[in-house]
Amino acid sequence: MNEKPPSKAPDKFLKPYDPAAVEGRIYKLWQDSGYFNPDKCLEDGLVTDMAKPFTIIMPPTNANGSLHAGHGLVMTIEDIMTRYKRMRGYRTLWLPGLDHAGFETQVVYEKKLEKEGRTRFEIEPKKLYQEILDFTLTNSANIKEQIKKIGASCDWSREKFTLDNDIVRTVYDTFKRLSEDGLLYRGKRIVSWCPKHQTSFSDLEIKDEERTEEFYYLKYGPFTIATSRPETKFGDKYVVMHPDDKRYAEYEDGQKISLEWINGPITATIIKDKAIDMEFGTGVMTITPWHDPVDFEIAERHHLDKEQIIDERGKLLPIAGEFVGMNIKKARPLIIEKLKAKGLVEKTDMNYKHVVRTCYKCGTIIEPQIKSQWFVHMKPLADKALEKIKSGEIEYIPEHYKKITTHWLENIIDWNISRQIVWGIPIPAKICQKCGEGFVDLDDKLRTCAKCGGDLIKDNDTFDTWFSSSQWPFASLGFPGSEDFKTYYPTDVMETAGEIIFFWVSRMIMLGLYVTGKMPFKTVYLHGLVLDAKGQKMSKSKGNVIDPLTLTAKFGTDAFRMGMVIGNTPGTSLALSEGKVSAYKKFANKLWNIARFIFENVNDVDMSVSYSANDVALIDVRDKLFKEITAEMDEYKFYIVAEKLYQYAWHQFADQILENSKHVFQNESAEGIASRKRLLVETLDKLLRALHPFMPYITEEIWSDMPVALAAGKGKKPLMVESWPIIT
RNA sequence: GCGCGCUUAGCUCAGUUGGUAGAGCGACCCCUUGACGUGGGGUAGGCCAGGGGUUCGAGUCCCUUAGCGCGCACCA
Repeated sequence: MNEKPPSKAPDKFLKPYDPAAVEGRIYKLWQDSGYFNPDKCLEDGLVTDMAKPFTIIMPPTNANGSLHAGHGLVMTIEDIMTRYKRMRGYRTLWLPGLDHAGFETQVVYEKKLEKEGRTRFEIEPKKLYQEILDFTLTNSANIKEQIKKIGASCDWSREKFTLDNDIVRTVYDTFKRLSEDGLLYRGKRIVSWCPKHQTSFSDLEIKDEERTEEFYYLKYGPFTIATSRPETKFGDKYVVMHPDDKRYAEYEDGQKISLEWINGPITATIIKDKAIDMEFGTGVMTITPWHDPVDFEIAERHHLDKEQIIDERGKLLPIAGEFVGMNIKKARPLIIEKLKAKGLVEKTDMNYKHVVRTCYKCGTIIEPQIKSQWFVHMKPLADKALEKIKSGEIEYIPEHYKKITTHWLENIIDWNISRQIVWGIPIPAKICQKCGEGFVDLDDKLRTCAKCGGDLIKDNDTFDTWFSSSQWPFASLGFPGSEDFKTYYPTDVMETAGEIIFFWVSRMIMLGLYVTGKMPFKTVYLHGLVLDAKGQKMSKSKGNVIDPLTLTAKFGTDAFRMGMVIGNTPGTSLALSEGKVSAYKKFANKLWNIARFIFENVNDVDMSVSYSANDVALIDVRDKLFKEITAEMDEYKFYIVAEKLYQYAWHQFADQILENSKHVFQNESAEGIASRKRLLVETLDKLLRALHPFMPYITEEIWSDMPVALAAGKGKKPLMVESWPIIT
């Protein structure tokens, strides 16, 4: 037996692939090259100024958060898109951003305050804002490092934060423009109020919960009314029924009746309104306009009085008489007790199932309240968006999100954009102390109310964080005047979670169209949830949260990325397990050893030799594959491409071609050997290129270790900016 | 109630414009220590949820039933 010849592969190839020894160094190499920035690519002649731009705006990440599996997915998919397009010669920009995440962050900070024995209500707003800002900025370095860890090739020189001055300015301009166009109004309207968080919400921030509760049938004069909320009934002085209801034909609209109620005799007025469902309950109800949206609408229609019964903290007001100051939850049974004593409770249904609206964050029952808030009149914006969507100006992946979106847009309601929290962009407006009217005032000029002459004070509310983030695609690019905006807008792909199709994506479309006149992006790519190995939603309380950084540390980032993309079709959720990721670590090692085999066995190569008949057949198979995957990359079918490359590299290239090469090198003619060497080197070259968007670290590492004799003038620039294996 | 999906091998899922069912993981069997912290070869036979229809032909189009999931709107 001959002794093994000395290896020509670098020593590190004698050991398994070690991601920890590679990733930090490679990311630095990329960053130092400057090629995450398309301007630098242009400057160095890697793309021409004729090159088409390709732009992705990263969904701004919560600056205060840490990377979870969902982020891992975003970063992986967007990086694949970005690296692919960069290799295809596009002027590629992936713009990273951080989000102040208004309410979310404030809630986190409130918990911190709570631990310190403080509450936000005792801190002066400006000081509180500064505290949260410091807190957020301190933590933001963390999330950025984590994004880098996933290998994100985004242009950090263009990083934006949602509270940057220029962003805020853009948001203000939009606010003003909405006002000028009559699309903004300040209205005393019923809003969804969280008694714990002391702020209003949009309809999207409310979670419905089905509950079984008591349903009381109460005697209200000659009528019986049904309610699940007796604690709101103190002020009820209108009794409503359907105008066509024969049972109550004897009563007339506007008729007054006297009756005994919770705290004594009252006079009630009869109202006839078609909003009443004759089939439900007794077909009669009393209304509480201040605390119920339907009742509010009825009161508006008939110009009825509205009285507040429950305060902002969920406690009863003086109208409740002896129950004043009492928490509504506590008051309910006591009120029923009193009603029973007065003989006003006819019956109680103990198994009444209905839906209660709760705060998505704390689960507290939402207490509707009438408040003066800023609303955006959405119908015109939605109509414009619908027109463009229906005419096919935007592509949805998966396609059915288009239907979901149009359905939502067709039924859109006005958007409450003011929040009673300090952590956010202050609303640039003044409020009249006398009449409550609001005025947009960007430059702090207004002093007196144009309507009633009263004094104006600063509006203390902030914008719903989604109002500013809905402007992100153009705001982050420096709308309106910047070169970047001209070059990169409209952007190409908006890749984000299907969960926020309404919150964010649809609103970006509406505001993008409204402000710039153009669709903010050409394609919407929506991914699903990342679930645990058993297919369950990850949650802290269940303790099944998988930390992406634990996985990257254990198996390497490339393996993690493969685990994220393979088997992950758009819009469907992905079950993530250690086993899956570990399988791709093996694959990384396989690639490593493919390289080692070639480096050890091919000392030199002549890239101009003709191929043997046998190798031509192998090349046909290979090149057919590359043609297929290129088409699939263009269709965003990354899950297929990754799997095909895995399959080819392992079971074709390694199992068949490399194994067979051992015989070729021993038994065939010099021509045959030369042909095979060329095949090996060329295929490795193509494979590294094709795998690079998926597994950037190991491919870059192998690329940089390619022996000079095989590199043929390559290797001067990073693989990251080399070309995709075929040009179609 | 309205809307949107899903139901394919034990598990996770692919199946593009309709043409005699695929991958990964797992399982099982055999082999192997000079590219590989193992690897190679092989096996496993799923009425493509049920029913109906269109078609020469349907997992792939249409209708329908059932189960599951999600979204929206809600009746006091």
